Amino acid sequence: MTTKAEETRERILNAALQLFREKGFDETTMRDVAAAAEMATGAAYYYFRSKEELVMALYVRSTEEKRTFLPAAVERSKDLKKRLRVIIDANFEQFADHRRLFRALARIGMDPSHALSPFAKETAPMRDEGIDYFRTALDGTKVPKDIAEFLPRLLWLYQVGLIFFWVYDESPSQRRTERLVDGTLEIIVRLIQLSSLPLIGPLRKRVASLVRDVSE
Amino acid sequence: MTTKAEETRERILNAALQLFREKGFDETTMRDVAAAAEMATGAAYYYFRSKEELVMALYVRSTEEKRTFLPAAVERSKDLKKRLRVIIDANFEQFADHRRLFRALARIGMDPSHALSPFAKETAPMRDEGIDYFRTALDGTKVPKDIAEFLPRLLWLYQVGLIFFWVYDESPSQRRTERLVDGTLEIIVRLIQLSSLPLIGPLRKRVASLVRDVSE
DNA sequence: CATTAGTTTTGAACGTGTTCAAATCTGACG
DNA sequence: CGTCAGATTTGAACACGTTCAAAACTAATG
Repeated sequence: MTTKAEETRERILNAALQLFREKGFDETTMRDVAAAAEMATGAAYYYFRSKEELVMALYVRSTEEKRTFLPAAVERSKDLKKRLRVIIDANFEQFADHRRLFRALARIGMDPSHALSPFAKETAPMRDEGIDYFRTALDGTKVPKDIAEFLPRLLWLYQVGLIFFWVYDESPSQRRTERLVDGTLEIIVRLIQLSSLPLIGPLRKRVASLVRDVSE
Repeated sequence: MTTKAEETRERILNAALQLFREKGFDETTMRDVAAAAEMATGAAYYYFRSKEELVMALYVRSTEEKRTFLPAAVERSKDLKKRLRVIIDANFEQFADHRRLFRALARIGMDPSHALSPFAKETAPMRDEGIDYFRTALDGTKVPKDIAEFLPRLLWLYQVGLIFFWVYDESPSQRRTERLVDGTLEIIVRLIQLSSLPLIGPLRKRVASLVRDVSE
């Protein structure tokens, strides 16, 4: 509420993130974090409901940061592939320093009933924001009506998958992820372009109804 | 080693699985398990390195069970779609009673460095066995050379994805998973059949080199 | 200034997964 | 039978995430 409380929260978060980077998530205890922020253990829990929530706070932080530059960066090019690339790279760049840390979130990752999952109702605002970037990226690209409604969500899902892959990618400089992005992006863009061809109609309709059925 | 030890191990495992089903994974403590198996807490750790390993033991059990019927069941039909269906359904049927329990494994799920992950080197034998079912399922189907080498692995990966989806699918009787399997299987089989067409050559080559690049 | 309601901070205590040194058991060998 | 090495079992102890009742602080009100 007050700036004082905000500052304390920040102090804890910064102490935590530094420790996480230095020692790793599992190796850092909440007692360490509280001590580094010069307070009692319990105080940290006054500001963060759990240890994992500290990581989530980083995620929130970067979501806010994206808002300041990503929309403009997407508009900069008219080429769909480049636009998608910009969105995807933004994540990797923002999280680069904390890649190993994100494994802590990945543990939760898939469970939609966990408040910190990208699929949880609690994270819906951030999710919607992420989906919207893809929606605007598709602006100006010819996309058949029946898949247009859910294509942004599908691309967002694809991006979540990429992040998971990246988190566990131990190849030097995460080269494998780079190759994966290069390759899949090319294929995806090509498929989107092909999807307007009449020949592809039946297959496209099948995909469309599949997505509808599965989303309920 | 001895049968005596085997029996004790089984006793602990059965006690654990019953408790897991009755109360859930998180709600069951190792003290509960040991008590139900009529031994001291530490004893359980003599036979299982961790609580999660109890769930893994169930996974191992069902892998062994699959060996007894799945190969024959796959051969029963010549139709690729039916064959894949048999493999996929085998998992769901075996785990049906323990679906919620598998969330405990799903937490580990993605981390290849975790011994219990489907991607870990420790689980390589089970993984290879799973991949082999798909290899034999493809026997008799026309598949271009360049994708034949990794198609079984890709299908196995697809199946792992389905299991994750299923684990978190709370729709009645997991209908959404059912629809997902129906739809994706149809599309996959169709794509495999199309993949031999000369028109598809370039796209296929692109996919092939992507998979090769990413696998390193 | 004194009172009071709210916010923040404290640190002991709790529950649980896991470890470990010591105790007990088992069976092979002289 | 007695001894000894190894396998098994014990239960206390540890570490760490988390909770919570009580203490300390803050600021608005009379």
